[in-house]
Amino acid sequence: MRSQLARKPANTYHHGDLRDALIKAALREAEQGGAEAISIKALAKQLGVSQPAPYRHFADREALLAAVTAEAFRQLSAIFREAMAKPSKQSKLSLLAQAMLEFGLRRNGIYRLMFASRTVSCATKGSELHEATRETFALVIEALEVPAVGYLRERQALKIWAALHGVVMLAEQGLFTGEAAHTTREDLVEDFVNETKAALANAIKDARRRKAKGS
Amino acid sequence: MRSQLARKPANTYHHGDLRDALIKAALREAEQGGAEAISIKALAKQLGVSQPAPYRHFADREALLAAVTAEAFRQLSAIFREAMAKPSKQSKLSLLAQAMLEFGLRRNGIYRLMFASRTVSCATKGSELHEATRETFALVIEALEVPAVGYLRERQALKIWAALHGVVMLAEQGLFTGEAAHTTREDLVEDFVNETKAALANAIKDARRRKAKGS
DNA sequence: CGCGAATGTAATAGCATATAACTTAAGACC
DNA sequence: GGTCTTAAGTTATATGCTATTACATTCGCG
Repeated sequence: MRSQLARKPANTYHHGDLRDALIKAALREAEQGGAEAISIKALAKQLGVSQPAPYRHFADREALLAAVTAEAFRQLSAIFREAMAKPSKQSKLSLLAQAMLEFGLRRNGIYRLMFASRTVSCATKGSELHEATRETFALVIEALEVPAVGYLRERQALKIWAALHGVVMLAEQGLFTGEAAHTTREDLVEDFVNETKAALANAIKDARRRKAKGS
Repeated sequence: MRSQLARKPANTYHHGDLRDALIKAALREAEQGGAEAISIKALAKQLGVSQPAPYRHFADREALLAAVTAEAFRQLSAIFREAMAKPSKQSKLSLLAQAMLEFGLRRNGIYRLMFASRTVSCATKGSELHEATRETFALVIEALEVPAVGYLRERQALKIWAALHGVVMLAEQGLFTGEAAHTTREDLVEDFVNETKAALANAIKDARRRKAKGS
């Protein structure tokens, strides 16, 4: 398929799948340099089309970034799913957390694109990007492996999500390379995971107790 | 002083304090739009100097961003100090945490500049920016109000720092406006603060017990 | 087969970064 | 006080990116 080549075969007027090829190529570019590394002009050249061609598929640079970011979130969701599906002694939450950390560190340009740009906050409800982020967050909730009890589950999901994100950003800023280096990122992540589990266990116990009392 | 006007008095060839004025003006610009809103050309025009003039003070745009970011960290440090100095029933850590959240939300463009760009991670050891970030982190450690016990204090500081950062970023992405809205950002921050306090108290108790046993 | 919509191209406007070569003012030194 | 070095600013210009406009080509459907 053309989209796999991600290059226009010579002598064809129409690329065939330019939109998709642009997103994939942009993701490659962002891998190192983040959003700033994405240049419409450069992408067009790379794909062998004229420089204004991308504008047939994206209104402006922002729109391309949004599409790329959405794709990145979908990839992260896939990674989460894969990590959680892996047979392992570890809990789903641990596996997801480790996957998140690895993703953030190995693909840090992409990560910044996803979490550190204004693009996401500007995503309107119902947009492709908005849906992609919600899907990813839904997996975090799933990883908790507990039934919904009021809003407690969402709350714990938010907490671990925030904490994980914080660790990744700190790691990228090199805050684990100074005197604090005795604590590894993995330690911190595991701490947060364990605290989440403990909080959930407590809350469930409480809920049972209240139920027993009530009946 | 000229730097307070942040504008060149007409008819003067030399601005007098262009470097400082540039940083201040850039901070103002970044307030809303983040790093992307900082344009050397626009700043020069605003300050009434020719467009290449800023290059006498900063090698390139990156260098300006680094200086602006460093200044932002110093401002955050000042805010932390002020918050902690305030006489209050609340703990220093609570006060710092609340100040961080408010800063992140009210000045979100600046916040993104500080935590979400590559600028910080590229800061070389010993640079102005690097020092500024270390100073801010030192205040987080101070807010714990416990003596150093091995690397435990640094570890807890890292954890709360990461968690706070995560909450701010989530808030900016609008993750508190969906179904999860029942949990406020303030709730999460307070949760993290309390967990940190509990962990510290436990660790100190442990240390005392060990000491008593040993003697 | 022919026609409209989708997709691509060429040409161009506009803005930003950055450099080079030149000019002015400030301050040190005698 | 005059000169001389240097920091700081100016004009002119090269380069690169975004985005638009007007035109060309192909696809696919009736």
